[in-house]
Amino acid sequence: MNSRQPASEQLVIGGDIESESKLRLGELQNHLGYFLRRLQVWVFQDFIATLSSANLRPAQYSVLLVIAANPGQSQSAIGRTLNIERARLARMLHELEAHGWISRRPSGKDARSYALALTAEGKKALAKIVSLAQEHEAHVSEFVGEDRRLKLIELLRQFG
Amino acid sequence: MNSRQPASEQLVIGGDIESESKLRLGELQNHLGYFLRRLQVWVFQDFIATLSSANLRPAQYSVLLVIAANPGQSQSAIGRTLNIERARLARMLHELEAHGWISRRPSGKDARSYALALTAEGKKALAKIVSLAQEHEAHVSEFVGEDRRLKLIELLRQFG
DNA sequence: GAAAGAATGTTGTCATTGACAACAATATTC
DNA sequence: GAATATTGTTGTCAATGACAACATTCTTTC
Repeated sequence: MNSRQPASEQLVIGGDIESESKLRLGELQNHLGYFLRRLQVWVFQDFIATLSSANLRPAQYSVLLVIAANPGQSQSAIGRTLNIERARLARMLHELEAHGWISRRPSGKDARSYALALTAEGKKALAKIVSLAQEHEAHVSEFVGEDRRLKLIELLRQFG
Repeated sequence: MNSRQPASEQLVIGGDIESESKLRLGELQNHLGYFLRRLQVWVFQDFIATLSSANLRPAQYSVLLVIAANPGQSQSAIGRTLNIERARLARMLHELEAHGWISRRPSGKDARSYALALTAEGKKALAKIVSLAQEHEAHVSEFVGEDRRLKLIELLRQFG
């Protein structure tokens, strides 16, 4: 897709800040949702670009991390945590399993559900993925400013 | 106040709608994108629900507002401002035109483009829509806290 | 001022996503 | 034990983002 560019031009990825004249936003200025969405799109696009070699989307990344932090849990528990609908999560997990990154063993306690965990291969892959994700987060810090990034996380963390 | 609990033992992060047990987030805690996305989804869902009687999605709302604030502008100018791809915007505008809310008259200056504006009917509809959107924003304020909402807008406004 | 290139708006198509319904198997509740 | 709920699965639909191709109309370059 879009090949890598020098760092100085990378800001154009999602936000496109100063390139051309933008119009007045009117009432939109008063809506938190608009600003949230705007930055979120930029961040996700950078995530996808930075992790393009791993071919991993943000939702998949979040699932891998939550499985890693909570081995043995069921699909429904993962879905509840990340607000992913169970049908969608089922399909996503099938992909991750096909990649050889997660295992789904029958749960001892509930015969309907599986105990999810990373495979050895999954852990190895995740190590590289996390390092790419940290690189992405450094881009975010560069774009937003580290102080502002921390303030935002603190403000946003508090509601689930 | 950020040290409510040890870094590793982070459990229930505030109630979503039904506070079921949620798992640990692991590395995800360090990613601004995750938190941005989480709140943005909540906000957009409330927007859609609150404006369900108008049957208007956030993107359409933003287009109406920017047209209202900049009458006579072209599709490409609107799209540039809101980061909406021109193919997608074209289809959206056809819908809004079919609703009778916007007019597209040939631009005097450039025969390729249209001068967009709200119709009288569109302005009337927008008045009601804006009042619903303010109701939505009040929900956001209630959920997030008005102080935090203002802080967030101020922090987020600066890039875009 | 003609040719080459860029921009505008349009339509077609594809992949991803979110939402919801139906289903089989198993748990839970009464 | 019967009714009900939950878990995971598959099917389907609508909305979205992305991209390519196209006709029309500027704009640039020579």
